[in-house]
Amino acid sequence: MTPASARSPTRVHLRHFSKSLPMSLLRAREAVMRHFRPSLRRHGLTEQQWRVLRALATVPDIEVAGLARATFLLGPSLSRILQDLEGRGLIRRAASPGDLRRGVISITAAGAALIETVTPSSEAIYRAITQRFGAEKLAALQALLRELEEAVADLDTALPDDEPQAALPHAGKAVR
Amino acid sequence: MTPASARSPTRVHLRHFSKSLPMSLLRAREAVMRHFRPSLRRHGLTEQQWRVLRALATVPDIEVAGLARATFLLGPSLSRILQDLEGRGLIRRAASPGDLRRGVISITAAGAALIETVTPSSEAIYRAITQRFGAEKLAALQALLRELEEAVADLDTALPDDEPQAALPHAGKAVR
DNA sequence: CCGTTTCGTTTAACACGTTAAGTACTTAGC
DNA sequence: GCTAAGTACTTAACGTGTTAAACGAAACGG
Repeated sequence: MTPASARSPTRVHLRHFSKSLPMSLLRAREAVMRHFRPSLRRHGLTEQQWRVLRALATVPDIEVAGLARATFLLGPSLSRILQDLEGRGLIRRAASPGDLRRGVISITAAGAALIETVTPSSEAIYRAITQRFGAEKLAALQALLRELEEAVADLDTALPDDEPQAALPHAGKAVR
Repeated sequence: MTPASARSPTRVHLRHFSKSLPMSLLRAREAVMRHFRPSLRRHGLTEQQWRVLRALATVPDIEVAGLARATFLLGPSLSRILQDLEGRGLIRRAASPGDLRRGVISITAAGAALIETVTPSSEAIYRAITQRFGAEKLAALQALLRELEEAVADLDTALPDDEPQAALPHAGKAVR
């Protein structure tokens, strides 16, 4: 576990920038997810596929758009995931009668069974984390995160979108 | 902005599971990053490329492994990013004399110039977020995040790794 | 020395994140 | 009804996340 580059003297601060808010959130999330991934992986599921299955387990069925919001996945990602899960027989899809554009997703018996297989270890990990960190601190953290979310959402209305800067074709060789 | 699926009655709870800690962290981070991405994108940079450049700006040079830790990127991702940035002339790489395995990375004048171009808007956004959310709350949040990170890191030693479960070849059609 | 092991980094493979464009269906206007 | 606009979802393209394997260079053991 000892870091491999404890020799070059060129590591003066670098620390200060890993304290930025996005980095802190990323690190914390990664530290948590590190514990869940192995268990999911043993059952052939990614974190996002697991989110989809869990969301589906709470309702009889749901449209794709609603599922995207519930799982916090973007449309394209969800589209790929649903194809995969459908191919494995874990979910089922049907067209909404009355609006053939809408797809209605529901979990299959196999999907529900998989959830029951994975849930125990998943919840055990969550309990261990809660206990280690403290239930009150966890609640406080969740509250702060929610407040942060709302605060920065309001920024959308405060600033126009980003900055007053004309849409100049940027000089570099591009993002796409 | 009005959600598109306010019609199907199948949206009973679903809420409860978006309150899980990983989801909260993900949502909060995404809410913050949403404000930074457009600015970076206009300059032809992704969030991760920006992390690399910023880290390089704080030291004369650094080895790849050290840079990976500083930017919280995994080796493979960093490897790809460095190839890209080198191709654009924003960074420079050399082999470490005395150990040819190690690559030593440093920023170029062009890279430094790009940083100076992007930094103002980036810091303006950060200031706006700080002001909106409150500096004290921000500090409290950062502290909690750090504690969480440490708490769950300790879990590694508490539990063996995950679970007492033999390495059975999992039945599904696999993750890979 | 020479084979083996270890180390630092890169490649490979597959899944997701992100943006833009496409497709199929529906609705509104005329 | 026929077209134009909008809506729900999918495809496409490219970059990153994640794991495993490959590769070259260094350290070690005999």
